[in-house]
Amino acid sequence: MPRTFLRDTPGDRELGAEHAEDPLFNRSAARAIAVLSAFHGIDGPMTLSEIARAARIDRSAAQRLVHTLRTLGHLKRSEDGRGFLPDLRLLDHAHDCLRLDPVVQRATPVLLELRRNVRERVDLSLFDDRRVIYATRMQSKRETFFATLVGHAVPTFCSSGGRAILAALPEAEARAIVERSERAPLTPKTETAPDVIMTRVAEARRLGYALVCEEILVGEIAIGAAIRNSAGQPVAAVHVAGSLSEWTPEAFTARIAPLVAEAASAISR
Amino acid sequence: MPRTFLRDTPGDRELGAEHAEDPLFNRSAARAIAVLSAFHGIDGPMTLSEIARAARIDRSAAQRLVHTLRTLGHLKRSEDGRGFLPDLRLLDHAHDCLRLDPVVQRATPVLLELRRNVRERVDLSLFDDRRVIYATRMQSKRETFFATLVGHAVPTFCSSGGRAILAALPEAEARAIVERSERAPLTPKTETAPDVIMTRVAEARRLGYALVCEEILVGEIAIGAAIRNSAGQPVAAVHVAGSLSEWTPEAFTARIAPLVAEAASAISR
DNA sequence: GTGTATCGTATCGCTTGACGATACATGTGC
DNA sequence: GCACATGTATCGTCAAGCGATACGATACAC
Repeated sequence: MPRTFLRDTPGDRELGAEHAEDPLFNRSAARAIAVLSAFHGIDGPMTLSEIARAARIDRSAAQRLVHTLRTLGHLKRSEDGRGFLPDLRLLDHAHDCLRLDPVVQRATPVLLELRRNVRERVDLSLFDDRRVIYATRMQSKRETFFATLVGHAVPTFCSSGGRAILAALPEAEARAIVERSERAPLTPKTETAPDVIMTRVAEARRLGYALVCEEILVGEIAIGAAIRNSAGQPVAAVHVAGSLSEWTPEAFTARIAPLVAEAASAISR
Repeated sequence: MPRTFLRDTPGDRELGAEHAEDPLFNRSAARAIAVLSAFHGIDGPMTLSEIARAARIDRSAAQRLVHTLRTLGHLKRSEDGRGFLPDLRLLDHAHDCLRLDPVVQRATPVLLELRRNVRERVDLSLFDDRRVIYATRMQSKRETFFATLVGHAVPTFCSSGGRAILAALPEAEARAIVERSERAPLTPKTETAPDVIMTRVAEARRLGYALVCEEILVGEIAIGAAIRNSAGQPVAAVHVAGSLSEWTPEAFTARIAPLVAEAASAISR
């Protein structure tokens, strides 16, 4: 399940070339991060050479950085001895990121309450330009696949939370995000035409929530609403996802939409 | 809720002093990681000076590293303008860490199935010496507090999963971990005496699962079982947690223990 | 007001530590 | 057997990270 389309693809130039004139830029630090980022979109252990290529450094640098990151518990050898994998200490940073995020802090109790009312999947996702990242996930009975992981990202333009966020942005800004997205269809129903997407966004703006059917996953219906910061800008979204085998869109909307909108506004400030 | 007792507290020496003789060690990379790690156990934004102190570098180095990490999306300014916070890109690394972990890969479908049967909280935690780290969490109806975050860590010696893991280790190794743990009581019922803990561990070894009551959280009962790798070593644990207001220990054990043990063995290899 | 803390940012020589080429032991697959 | 991977180890060079210092804001004390 390659997700590379969701990430900025660095140019072909050497790492940090664009920072050549920045006197505060620390190249080694950036290289270390590049090594960790080498695993994005990859589906197994990576060898030194692969890491070097992905991070755009030479094998020697990769060797040194991998060694360093290994002693720090951020990388480990794969169990079968072939290549390297991310290690547990990385989870500590993610944990800091989540627990220190004021939105996550405020959202958690509200989401737990919401989860108690609707017995469907409840998620919080954080806005990151062309994508939204799942920060907390609360499963329903169902769920088959393993997209249940925290840190998973989906495109802003076709997710319910993303559409709700776009609706809360100035029109021009929202359109810019849609247009610079890759818009590769994830299902046959994924809407990829910017004009149509913007129509849906306008509708979401009118309603106060976004309804999305099967644009990310076949058989899934989702409703999302934006969470705003004190300046009124959207920074995250609550969404609830259900199965079309159990819900008609009308029934789902009638039951879920008010609760999602209320939760989002309770978290906003 | 300070969790510092769970982490290695670096000495007072300058960072990397112990690596002085290591020709492969990259100091800048380590410093960058130290800056990110400065947020462990802290409960709000950090200023440059605070980061510098926590990472044992001077303010100039902190300035450069924060600047670099900021341009890479790993740090951001706090919304109120006072200090810095971890930023979203950190979640990408955690996501890689989880999705590439073979144990997590194998565990997820089993845990979802388990969650469907027992309507209580189901967690997977990964073994990291004196602590275990929650990798995936599946909530129950209840849940009040916000310890629901991925990346959260609890001491090995007093968690159900941790005890099950200790039981799967050689006796001496298990005892060593218990003895080098801090063993600060988390509740009045937390058992801190190594000998008593080892008795419980022996019992867990006999039963094939570990039962723990209120040693981490008042009112909580949990049963954990160890997951082993191909070499037979414990690397993770499944656990199910319920409320003592709804279960007697006997009923909980009778209903849950077989399912947890079965799930753990299905994931092991 | 004024003084004194911080805060984050900017600049600049010095020299140390990261750099990359190279060599090596080992293992895997034609 | 050869060819080509893998991860690891060594070493001289010089750029890049270092840390001291200065700066404009902002906040709080009195």
